[in-house]
Amino acid sequence: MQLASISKLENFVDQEVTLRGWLYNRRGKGKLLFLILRDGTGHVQCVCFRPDMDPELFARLEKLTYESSIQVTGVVKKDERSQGGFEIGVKDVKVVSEAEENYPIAIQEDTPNIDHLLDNRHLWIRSKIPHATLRIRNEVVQAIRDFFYEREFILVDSPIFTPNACEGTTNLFEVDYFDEKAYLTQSGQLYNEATCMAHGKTYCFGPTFRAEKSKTRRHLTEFWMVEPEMAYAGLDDVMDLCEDFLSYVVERCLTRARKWLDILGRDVTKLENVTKPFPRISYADACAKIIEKRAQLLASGSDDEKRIAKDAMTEPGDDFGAADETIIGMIFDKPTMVHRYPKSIKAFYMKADPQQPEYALCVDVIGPEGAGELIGGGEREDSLDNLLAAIKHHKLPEEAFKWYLDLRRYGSVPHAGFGLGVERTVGWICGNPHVRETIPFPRLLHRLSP
RNA sequence: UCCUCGGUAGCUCAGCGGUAGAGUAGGUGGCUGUUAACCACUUGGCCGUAGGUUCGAAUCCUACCCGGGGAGCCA
Repeated sequence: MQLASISKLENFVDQEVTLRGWLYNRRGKGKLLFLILRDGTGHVQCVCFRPDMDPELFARLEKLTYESSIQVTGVVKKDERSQGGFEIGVKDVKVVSEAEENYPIAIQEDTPNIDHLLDNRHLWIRSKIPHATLRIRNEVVQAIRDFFYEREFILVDSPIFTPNACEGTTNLFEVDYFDEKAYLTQSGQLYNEATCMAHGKTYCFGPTFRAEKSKTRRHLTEFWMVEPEMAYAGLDDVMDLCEDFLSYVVERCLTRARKWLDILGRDVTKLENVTKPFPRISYADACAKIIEKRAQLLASGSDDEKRIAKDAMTEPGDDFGAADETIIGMIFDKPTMVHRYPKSIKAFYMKADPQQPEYALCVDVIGPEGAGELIGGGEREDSLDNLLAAIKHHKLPEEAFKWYLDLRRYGSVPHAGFGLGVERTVGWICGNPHVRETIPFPRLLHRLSP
């Protein structure tokens, strides 16, 4: 018995192989029976011809339920009539486990009921679109690790249980830690600042938690973030890294995961366009462009565009909302690096621009096609005195930051880094606006299971 | 928390005061090249929950429950 996988059938033409998988679909045509088998690596049509087979087995296969696990033995044939170009001339089928009737997920391309699909996420991930999406996630994650490994960043993961709010801004999940209060991490950044002083260039890569009651297509309560941090680096170094990093990840998906992009129906020309350099624009200039575009959309845009424009900013000062990011995405067709936001709207550890102290040395990378904010980062405050003042100004408990302040006491250097949201990145690359489909088992405001 | 849309067959939906419908899945039969196969017949329902209006409610009203989309906040 020669085992094979569906993705490698071209190596077995005219040979007898055994495939192990699940029945995805079934079509009968008189003495012919077509079984569509999936094995995790792909789908293939297996052709059963009644006169050539055991009558009892043929009769059983004609009624075999969807998702029954089966082991198919037959000869690999090149055949243009078959999707994928290959099919199996079936000699024998072993039914490993016959599935129950009423498999909850229908094979249809109609508008799905997302609630039902998410309730059955444990089964839905078998279907083609979610399956391909998770293959893209796999490629993105592998590309991230390879990118940082090749550039000699050291993976030093940060803790998930933390004693206090890192930035004091967002709502955290509170857990009981042996009669002490602990919180699930919302960012590994402060710890990265410590590890990069030990290793030079580090990154952490793990889950992150936000207890915000956000109910939008861009939010999860549990999501994955990759956060690099570099000692002896500034804002420009971070922007260079963002460019190198995002273009590398996209390129990897194009070269090594194109099959899955095709299944998703992704317009790859949009991704092929993601090459260095990316536009770099200051917050102040970006605001001016948004306000200008807003007026133009209100005057002569479509109804959809008018609706977006209405929500966009009318004067600089605030952080960007969803509409502002969408408009940035309309103006530029590449990920766009918006730098130097007002210091007042950014976290306490952001360093002020010496040239214009009311702005921070920070950057957000806003993805095209409505992907939203993919990256947030910047240069960190490295002066002990300034940091103490910022902690006081933000009314944060100084005691909790004692170890963090030590980093400025013992060999402080300019340093910078960023955080990238993995699900938003995967969603953008897949052309799927909803982050909930880019993680195997999404955790959402109203969803904790399966 | 706010705005908005929705809950009818296993699944996707129509019906919007007068006997509960279609497609698909399931069942029975037919077909040697199907691609979401097709053709014929067929099983399948506490119309989200609780009140109310009415001779009569899936349909109208009220409350509640559950969810989707969006806002704020953020990656």
